[in-house]
Amino acid sequence: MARGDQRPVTVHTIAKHVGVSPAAVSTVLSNRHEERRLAAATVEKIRAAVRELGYVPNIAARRLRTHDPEVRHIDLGILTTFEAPLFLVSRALRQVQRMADARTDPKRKFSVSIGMFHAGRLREMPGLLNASRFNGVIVTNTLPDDDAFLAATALPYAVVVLGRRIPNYFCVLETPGESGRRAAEILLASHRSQFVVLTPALLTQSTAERAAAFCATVRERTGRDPARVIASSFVPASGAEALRAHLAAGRPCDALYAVTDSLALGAYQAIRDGNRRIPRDIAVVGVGDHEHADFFDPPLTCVGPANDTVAEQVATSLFHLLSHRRVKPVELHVPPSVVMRVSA
Amino acid sequence: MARGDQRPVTVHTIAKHVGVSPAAVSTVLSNRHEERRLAAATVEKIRAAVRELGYVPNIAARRLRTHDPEVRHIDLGILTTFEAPLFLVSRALRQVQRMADARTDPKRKFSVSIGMFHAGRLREMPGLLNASRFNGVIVTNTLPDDDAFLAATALPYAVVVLGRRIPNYFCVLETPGESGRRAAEILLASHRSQFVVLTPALLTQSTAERAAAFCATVRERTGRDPARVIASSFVPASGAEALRAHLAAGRPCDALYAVTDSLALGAYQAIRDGNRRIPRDIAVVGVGDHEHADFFDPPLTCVGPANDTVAEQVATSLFHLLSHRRVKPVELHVPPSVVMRVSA
DNA sequence: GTGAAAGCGCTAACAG
DNA sequence: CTGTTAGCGCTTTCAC
Repeated sequence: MARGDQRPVTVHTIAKHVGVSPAAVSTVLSNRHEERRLAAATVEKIRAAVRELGYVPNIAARRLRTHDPEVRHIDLGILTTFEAPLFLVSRALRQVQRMADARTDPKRKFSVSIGMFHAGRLREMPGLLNASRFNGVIVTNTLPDDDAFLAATALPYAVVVLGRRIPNYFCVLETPGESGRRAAEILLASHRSQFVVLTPALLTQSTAERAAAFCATVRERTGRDPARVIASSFVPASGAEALRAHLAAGRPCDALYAVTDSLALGAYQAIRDGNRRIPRDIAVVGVGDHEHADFFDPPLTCVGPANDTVAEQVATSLFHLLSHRRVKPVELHVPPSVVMRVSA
Repeated sequence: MARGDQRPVTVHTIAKHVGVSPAAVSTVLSNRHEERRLAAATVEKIRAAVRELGYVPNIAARRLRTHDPEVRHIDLGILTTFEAPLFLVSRALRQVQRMADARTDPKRKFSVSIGMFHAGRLREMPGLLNASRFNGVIVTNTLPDDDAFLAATALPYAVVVLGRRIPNYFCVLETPGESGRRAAEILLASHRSQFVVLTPALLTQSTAERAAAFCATVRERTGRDPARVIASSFVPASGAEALRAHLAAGRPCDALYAVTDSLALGAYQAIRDGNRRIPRDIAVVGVGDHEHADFFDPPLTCVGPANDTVAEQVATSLFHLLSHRRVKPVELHVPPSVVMRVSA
C-alpha cells in the first residue's frame, strides 16, 4: 500500500488511474454510489484502486469543502504529553467543555479534544506553529525542553499554559513554592524529624519548585535537609520501589512529602510492605492531583493547587483570549488549597 | 464580538472592512507583518477590525493551505465520553500512538487525539458522519443511544468499536459474560454465601453483561440471586455511598463484585467505614479497568478484559482498517484475564 | 451513468 | 509598503 517516494495519492490520482472523474471517486468513497447510480463495475474498479494505491483522504480538504458556511467551527485543544497521566487534565477538560457548551449555538460549534505529544517534543506537534490545528489550546505537563520551545516562539493564537511560568504567555499556576512550604509546615507541626521528599527523576517546573520549597522550609526550621528519594518515573510502582529501597536500607523516615499523588500511592505500598503505619509511623503529604486521593487508605492529606479553581481559571483565560486577541500576557497564581485528611 | 446573524467573518470580510487585501490580513494574523514591512497603522487597523468583528480563523482552510503536499497527514481519534473516566482510554491511546510512531516517516505523519462527546450524543459530534475529522477512530464508552446511532449508520471510514457489539462494525470486546462468570466462581470458591453486585445506575453493554453473568452463575450454584446495589453514578463516591447504605441497613454481604474498579474503590471505603476487613469479612472482585488496582489496599483481585491485549487488538485493527479498507467486520473477543491479588 | 466546473477560506508567491 | 493571483484537495451541482 505504501507508494514509496511519490506525492500522496489524491482523488485525482485515483481518477486518472481508473479512468474516471474525481467526482466518481469521491462518490464511491462516501458510499453514495447507489444514489448516483454508478455502474457496479466502476465502483469496483475505484475501490480496487483506492486500496491498491493506499489512498488516505485529506481531512482538512474534506472539512473545508463540506462545512456549512453559516456555522463557525472552533477547535479547542488540551495539549498534554503521552507520558503524563491523563487524569491530570480531566478537570481542565471538563471545565473547557462546560464553557464551550454554554457558548454553543446553531452557528457556533466547538470541538474540544486532547492532543498528545511526546514529552520534550512539543515542537514536533503538527500544526502548532502555523496555527493550523487549533483555534486555542491549553498546554500542560511540559518538560523543560518544551518550555524552552514555547519561550522562543510567539504562537499566533490563543495559548494558555497550565502549571508553568513562561515569558510572554498567559500562564495559570499554583503559587510557586507555596505548596512545598505548606507541606513542610504540616509535617513539622506533627513533630516529625526524619523528613523525606519523594520526587521523580525528571522534574517539571512544579515538581522541582515544590521539592525545593519543601527542602528550604525544613532546613530553615530543623537545620537539616530532608533526604531525597528519587523515583525513576512518576508511576506508583517506581515510587514504591524507590521508597522501599530507602526503608529497606534502614534509612530513617517519619515524614514523607511526595511531589505527586501517584508517587504517594506507590509510597503507601512501600510503607505497608515495610510494616509501618500511616500516619502513626510515617506521615504522608501529597499534592492532590490524583482524582482519587480521597479514597487512598488512609485518605491522603494534600497541599496543592486547588484543582477546580485552576481549571476554572485556565478555561476562563482560554475563552478570554479567544474573544479578545492580544491581551497582555499575565501570570495567574492560584494559592494552594490544603486538604487535611488522615495521612498527616 | 458576536455578530448575531450574518455569516462568519473571514479574512475577506476584514480586508473589505479595513480597505486592504486579504493577504495583508493574513500576514497580520500570523504575526508576519514585520518581515512584510506593513505600515504600523495598517497593522493596527487590521488588529482592531479582527477584534471588533470577532474573527475566528477557519482551521480546515488553514490546514489545507499550509500543508506540505509531500506529506500525508493522518488523523486518528479515540472517541470517548466526557462522563467516562479518562484512564479507561489510556492504554488504547498509548498503543495507538506506539503503532503510529512506528509508521511515521518524513512523508507520513500521524496525530493521535482524544475526541470527547457527551454520553448518548455521539451523533452530534461534528464531522463524524461525513468523515471530515478523522481518518480513523476508536469509539468507546458509548451508551445505548450511541450504539443505536452507530448501528443505524454506515460510517465511510475506519471505525473500531471498543467494548461494544455493534452489527457491521469492527468490534473488540471482552468475552461476553465470561468475566462475570469467572468473578462469581472466584467468590464461590472462597465459600461465601451473601453475594452482592455493585453496579452503576446507567449500564453499558459490558457492565450489564458482567452483572447478568455474575447473577446467573451465582443463582445456578446457590439457588439465589445476589443482592443488587446500585450506585447513582460510576465514581467512587457513589459506589461508597450505595454500599454504605446497604451495610448500614444491616443487609448481608460477604462477597462483592463491582462491575467497575472505580466502584470497587468506593466499596473499599464503605467496607472500612463499616469496620469490616477485606477479604476476611468481605471478599471483593473488580474488573481491572483502573490503572492502579494493584495499589488499592488490599490490592484488588480482578477478572476482566486483559487490557493490554485489548489495547493491542484495537490498535492493530485500526491500522488494519486504515490500510485495507472495506475489510469484513468482525467481532474480536478477548478472553478475560484473571489477576488474583489479595481482595478475594 | 458520468464528467466538468466551481469554490470552501486561506496563505504564499509574485508583481508592482 | 501593498494587492493580485493561484491553488491546496475535496465534494457538489449541473450539464450531458
